[in-house]
Amino acid sequence: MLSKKTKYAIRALIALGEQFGGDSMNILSISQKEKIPKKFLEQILLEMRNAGFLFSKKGAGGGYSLLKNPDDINLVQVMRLTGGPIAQLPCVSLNFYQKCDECKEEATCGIRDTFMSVRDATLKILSETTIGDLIRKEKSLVEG
Amino acid sequence: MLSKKTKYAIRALIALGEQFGGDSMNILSISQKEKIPKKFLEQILLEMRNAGFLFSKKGAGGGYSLLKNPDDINLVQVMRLTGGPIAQLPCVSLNFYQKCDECKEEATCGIRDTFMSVRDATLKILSETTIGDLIRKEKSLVEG
DNA sequence: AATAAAGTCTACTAAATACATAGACTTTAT
DNA sequence: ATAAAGTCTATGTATTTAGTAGACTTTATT
Repeated sequence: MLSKKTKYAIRALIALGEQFGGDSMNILSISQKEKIPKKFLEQILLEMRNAGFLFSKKGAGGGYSLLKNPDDINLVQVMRLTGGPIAQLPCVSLNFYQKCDECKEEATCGIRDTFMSVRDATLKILSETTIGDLIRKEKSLVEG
Repeated sequence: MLSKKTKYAIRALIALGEQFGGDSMNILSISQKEKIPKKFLEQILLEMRNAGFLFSKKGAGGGYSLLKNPDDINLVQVMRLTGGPIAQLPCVSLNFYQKCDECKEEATCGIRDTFMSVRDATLKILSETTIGDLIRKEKSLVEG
């Protein structure tokens, strides 16, 4: 399951992406536009800022803006940052590997193979989808 | 993430599938062979029995056996039974649909589209993989 | 200089879910 | 009669996820 945190992160990036090159947005505006609890969003934005995705400015008139082009941020990056592993099995995760503790012998586990394929298929789709794509997609869906 | 419950269910089906057409297995044997907590496994087997996958016999000499051919049980069936949705977003699940509660307008959500594709790719792989496939895969991995 | 608007940071709490255990009950072979 | 096995429901525990609180810092404006 995609966590709410990750969904919120993606939605916030969409909101900021729509303003890319223009004005910054403050936390309150984003939280209202995307219906995200403000204090929770605060943490998420901070995390993305610390990871180098966002620029922030304190003080009156401050706010957040996107540092990268929305077309250069894909969903794999966002998910890894806020939600952890993309793989459905820890023993198959590229960035968050962990041995399955009930696994007798990893090399002979048939479940692993299958979930490697699932991981690869998922990774392909998510790495090919950018925040820019989502913005354009939503625009076209709204316009019909 | 694949829950332990679902992993246990798959492993139990593999163990039973290896005996398909032959002797039944009791809970203790399965739990020892697959390193699954016995009481937890009990519940899982019961669930699969009630869903028509397994045959059980009480009393001395009793145990469980597979009702279906291992080649006719795929991972989608198992996951839906023990683990719930395959989709990573509730609003995209075929069998466990739920509205995302922070979603303003489902029809214009760009995230949905992407996760429909992920769901479809996952579904394809998991529906094409059977317990029989896993048994053969493991046999070939053991033999090298 | 004072004030208010904004982000920063850490800690805490609450709710949900996942994992597991307990125990009394039923059935069946010996 | 007994022991071996599955059945069923309830309960407990640990982890994770989601959300809240509050004190602190920075900056624009007056």
